[in-house]
Amino acid sequence: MKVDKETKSANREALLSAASRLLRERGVDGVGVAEISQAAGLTHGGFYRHFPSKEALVGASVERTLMETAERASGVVAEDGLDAFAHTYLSAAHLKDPAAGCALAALGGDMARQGGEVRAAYARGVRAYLGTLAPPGRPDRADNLKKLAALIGAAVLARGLAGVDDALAAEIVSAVREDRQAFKRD
Amino acid sequence: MKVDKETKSANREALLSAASRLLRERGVDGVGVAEISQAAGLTHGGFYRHFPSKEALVGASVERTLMETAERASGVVAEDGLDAFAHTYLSAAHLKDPAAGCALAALGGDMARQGGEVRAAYARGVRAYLGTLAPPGRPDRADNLKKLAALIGAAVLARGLAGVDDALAAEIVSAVREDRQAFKRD
DNA sequence: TGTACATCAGTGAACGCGCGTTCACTGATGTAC
DNA sequence: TGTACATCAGTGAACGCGCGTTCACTGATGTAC
Repeated sequence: MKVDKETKSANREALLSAASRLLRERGVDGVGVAEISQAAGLTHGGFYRHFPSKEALVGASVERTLMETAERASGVVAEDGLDAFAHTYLSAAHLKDPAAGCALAALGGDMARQGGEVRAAYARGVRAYLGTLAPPGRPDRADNLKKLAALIGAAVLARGLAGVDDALAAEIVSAVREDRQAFKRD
Repeated sequence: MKVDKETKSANREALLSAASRLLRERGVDGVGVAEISQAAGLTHGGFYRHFPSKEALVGASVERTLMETAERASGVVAEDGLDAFAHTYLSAAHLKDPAAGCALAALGGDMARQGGEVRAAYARGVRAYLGTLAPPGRPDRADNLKKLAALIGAAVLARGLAGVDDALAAEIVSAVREDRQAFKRD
């Protein structure tokens, strides 16, 4: 049965929210339309009243997730600096819960294999993300880009090693995180 | 029909070699047993005379691929230093051809979602890889781990942005690659 | 404001398809004598 | 060295399953009068 406009809008948000978490947790190929719809309280049939395809949802979800996390990250950086952000980024809490964390680390590897629509949405998200954490034009732009690349690389490695070589994961994390030379300034 | 021992052994190598390329190109969920078998010159039925499951193949392939690339990388570093390695790692040739490149960048994101068997094999490969590029015990170990993390993060980002924001991809690459402070020493 | 009705969000069965895996079978291999 | 035969690598059909997507249908919504 038809639902009112607010309900429809809330359902769309629920789909995006469920997709955001599930995609980061399982990867693009690891989660299906039916499961995302169910997590949002719909059946898979209803899904197609909101998005023309899974690809469209993935694009919209990735872009929005990056925008949201960029905003959150930006707050941390503004308040406590990039050093504090690095610490949070490589915290056990973040590494253990990819579903709620940075989409660049969780989905970056998948993005190289997606179609144009998803890639374009991803690029917009990355620009927003890097735009707030390493603002273009600033003299420290390149330096910050390098730090962010190290954070992402370390998170990817640490998550892959979690549970099978925690000592090595910890060593990588502390090499990237606790380097005073790299993360002290600002 | 049965084949002789050398043929069997060659077929196993062909499976591992095909898997190595296809997995890096498409990801673990993006390629199937049938396609890998076909690329190796077998039908999917024959596959199971070599590996008990897809998971077993993925584990063996990832571990071997990391060992091989570690050896190659080690040669570059020994001859020209980590600075030269970084340059090669972030070259257009490497970024454009994940199927022949570093498995950490191509498959790192997938590894966090694999089962224990694959993760354990992955961890052995990573230890070998990092063992040659950032030998444990050396005073520059942490420094080198950080550089490698930055290389991997930059490669993941640049590949995701390729074709949709090449300018940003290039900026990230040059921020990580051409930083004389970070990569000049040795 | 009240009514008649076109719209359309959501349901759930069904579609074709590719997945990982199994299995009966074939016939060359390699061993036992 | 020659022969008889058990082994087993590889084939291709078949399995159950889940995927993304479509579709006929339902009935509440919201608009036209």
